[in-house]
Amino acid sequence: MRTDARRNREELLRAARALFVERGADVALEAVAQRAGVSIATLYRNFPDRSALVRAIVLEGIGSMDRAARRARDGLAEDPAGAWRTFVETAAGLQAGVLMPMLVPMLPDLATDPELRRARDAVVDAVRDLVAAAQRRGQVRSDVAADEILLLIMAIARPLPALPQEHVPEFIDRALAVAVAGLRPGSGPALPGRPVAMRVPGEECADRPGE
Amino acid sequence: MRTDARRNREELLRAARALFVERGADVALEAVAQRAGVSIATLYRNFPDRSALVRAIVLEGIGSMDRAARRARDGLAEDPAGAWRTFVETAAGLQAGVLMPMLVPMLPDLATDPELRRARDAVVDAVRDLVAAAQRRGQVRSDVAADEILLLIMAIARPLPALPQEHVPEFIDRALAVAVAGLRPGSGPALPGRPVAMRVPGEECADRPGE
Amino acid sequence: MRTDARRNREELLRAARALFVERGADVALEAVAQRAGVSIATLYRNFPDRSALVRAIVLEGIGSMDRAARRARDGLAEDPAGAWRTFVETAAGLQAGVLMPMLVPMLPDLATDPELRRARDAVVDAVRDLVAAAQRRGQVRSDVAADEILLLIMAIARPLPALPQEHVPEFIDRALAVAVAGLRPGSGPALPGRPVAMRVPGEECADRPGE
Amino acid sequence: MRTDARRNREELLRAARALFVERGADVALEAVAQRAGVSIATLYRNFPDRSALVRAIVLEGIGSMDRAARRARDGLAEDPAGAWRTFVETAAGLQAGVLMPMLVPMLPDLATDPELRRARDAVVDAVRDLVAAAQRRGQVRSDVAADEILLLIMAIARPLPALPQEHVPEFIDRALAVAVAGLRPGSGPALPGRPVAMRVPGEECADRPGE
DNA sequence: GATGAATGAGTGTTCATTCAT
DNA sequence: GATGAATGAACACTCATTCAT
Repeated sequence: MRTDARRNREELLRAARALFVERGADVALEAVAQRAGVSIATLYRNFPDRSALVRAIVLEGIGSMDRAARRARDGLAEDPAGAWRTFVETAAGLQAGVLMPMLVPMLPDLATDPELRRARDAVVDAVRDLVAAAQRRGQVRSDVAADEILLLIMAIARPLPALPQEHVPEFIDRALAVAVAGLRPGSGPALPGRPVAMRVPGEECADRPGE
Repeated sequence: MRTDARRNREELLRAARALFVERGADVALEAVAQRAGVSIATLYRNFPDRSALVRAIVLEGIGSMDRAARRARDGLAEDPAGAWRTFVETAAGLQAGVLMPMLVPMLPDLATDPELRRARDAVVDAVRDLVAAAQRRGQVRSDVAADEILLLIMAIARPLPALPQEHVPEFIDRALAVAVAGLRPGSGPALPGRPVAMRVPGEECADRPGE
Repeated sequence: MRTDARRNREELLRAARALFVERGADVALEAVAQRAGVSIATLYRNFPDRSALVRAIVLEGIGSMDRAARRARDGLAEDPAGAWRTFVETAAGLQAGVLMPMLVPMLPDLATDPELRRARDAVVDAVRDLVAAAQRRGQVRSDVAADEILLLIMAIARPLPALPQEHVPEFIDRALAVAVAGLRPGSGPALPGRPVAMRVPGEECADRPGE
Repeated sequence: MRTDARRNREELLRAARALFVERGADVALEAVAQRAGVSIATLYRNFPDRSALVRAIVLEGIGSMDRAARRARDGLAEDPAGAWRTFVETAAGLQAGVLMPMLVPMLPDLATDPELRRARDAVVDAVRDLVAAAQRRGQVRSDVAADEILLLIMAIARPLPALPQEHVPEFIDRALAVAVAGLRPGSGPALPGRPVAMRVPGEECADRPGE
């Protein structure tokens, strides 16, 4: 029975991740359960709340992104261009990476979640480390901040309704190549304005009144 | 009272545009009405349908984008870099331009609307013209398609939940600068794969089943 | 101006009568105004209330039925069968006759209306007179009450959704012929039970709770 | 809990049938749910649509009418008058039989439903058989069509607002007795015009524009 | 542990009625 | 006197969530 239960949980996560990406974060939970092949009540047994489901997905995604950043930083010494490029692609490929910023601010309850907080701080640190190293190695222009790179990756990797599903991966590849080129030192004039930072969940949630 | 009515209509459009951008095209219409300072029934008097509201916004946006593309093409002779950069920024600044592809495929009723169809074809042609001219003038690498540039602009200009509202314009400026740099000829290795085209509304709507 | 106003009132009544018959007594008042070629506000100037509109139609119909009953009674001496048959057909032809029972119980406010009360009493008396005379003349079996005859006519003349519009008059003619035949003295065994009376508006309205 | 659910479904059907008869097919579904003692959402769980509810009632009713017609035809040999009279009364007593023609043309979705179509064709055939047999046995005049008899029964059995609820059964009995008498061979002069047919659902729905 | 069923609260949409011009 | 516009309240339908089995 333990095995079945674990399988259910996995299926639910997989289904939720896919549907969140495909149809946005407000899919009917019933649709998630159906895609996972279980009843809606089973979903609720595993995740007492929509929040809980989102939380699990976000944690997973943060973990993967964290590992990718550390791996890339360690690889920079041997193959700077390759390691950097690989990181960008891996980050974009992580649906969870895409989902994280989409989902986190949506859920005020999660803002105070200490585990989430810790994981988030870790991944942000890891990416900052990596970007700093990449800048030292000449892969990345120095007037851009780590957060901005993450934001750009996420902007590109998020699904655009105008883009047919079957072309999504190809478009993401090509757009990321443009971004990586534009992020090279000397690829253009200095960026306007000052670096921008991501929202820290739990702080500025009040600026979306009525939501 | 004719004046008041027109003001209401304007307010409704403004509110809808803002909310569609901020929260996606499925905001509660009640929220739109509230933001415009009128009752929900007044919204329905002006726009008999959610479709009608979206349609009005999309048409507006398509028109603005069309004008921007024509203006830019005419300006390329005098100041290639400036005209191109201005177009990119104007396009990104047009929330409506951003909304067009976001909204059109979302509403099957609009797919067959002939006026919308015509306006869309016109803007796509105008942008293709512009991009071809910009490529001849050396502003844009030649292995990228016009559609992809629009998609990239849209990806960047769409609000990311992880980005605090007050930093949105600054981030968009900076990310676009990166994109424009990456789009320069010679800014990096050839793009992988083949150019990607936008969805033509009314054709592939079936690939988002259940939505 | 007085002329225009009167014309508006007439048009409104005509439109309301037609639409009540065609689509039931709960048509949108806006549809009535539109059919009459005036604005909804004009309808409300003429009839402060849905009740007022119904009241006017009912009064008109009652008057016509009253005249038909008196005319028939006076004609019985000369041509009993013809006068009786003509009354039945005239009553069925009066949309007002059809509408009266449909509309009256629907409007508790009208129950206490003295003018309506008076008109109603008059028409009931006239029909009772007529039926009594017809029974004396051998046109109508004696175990049936005047109210029942009115009810039967109304039941037959009311539009049945299953009957295509274009066959309505023919069906009514044929069904009334069956009814007239069945109402002849000696056409069949005695009727079961005891005669039934129509609802007197304002008395038993409480038996349709929740409406 | 399977038991409770079935009970709910039954209650919903019972409530809907009663309310459709009493107040027409456009009652608030909320009222149906309330009468059945369940929440509106439960109604929707059982019947995804107003159509589905109507469909269930209509199918039930068609089935009962079909059985009554077959039984009556088989009984004609032994007791022609009794079997015929019993059929007429049973048909009138079947609120569902009454509802069938009332409801079907009202819902375009149902017009093309094949199961409904088949059931309808079956009952119409059965009634035509029965009427033909009754005409051969001398119970029914030969210048009337089966459809017209059904229409007449329905016209009589539908509730008239002018008739107090408690007198409805008695009135129906008496009016049907009049009708049966009028339908006897030789009960009166030939019917005017030509026989009329019921609307075949799905064909002439267009003649009620705007409804 | 898993399920089908039930529900309260929300959203889209319509309509009777009122008001400012 | 006539109108277009505005509104509150109703109704259809959906969904997150809870409960009894």
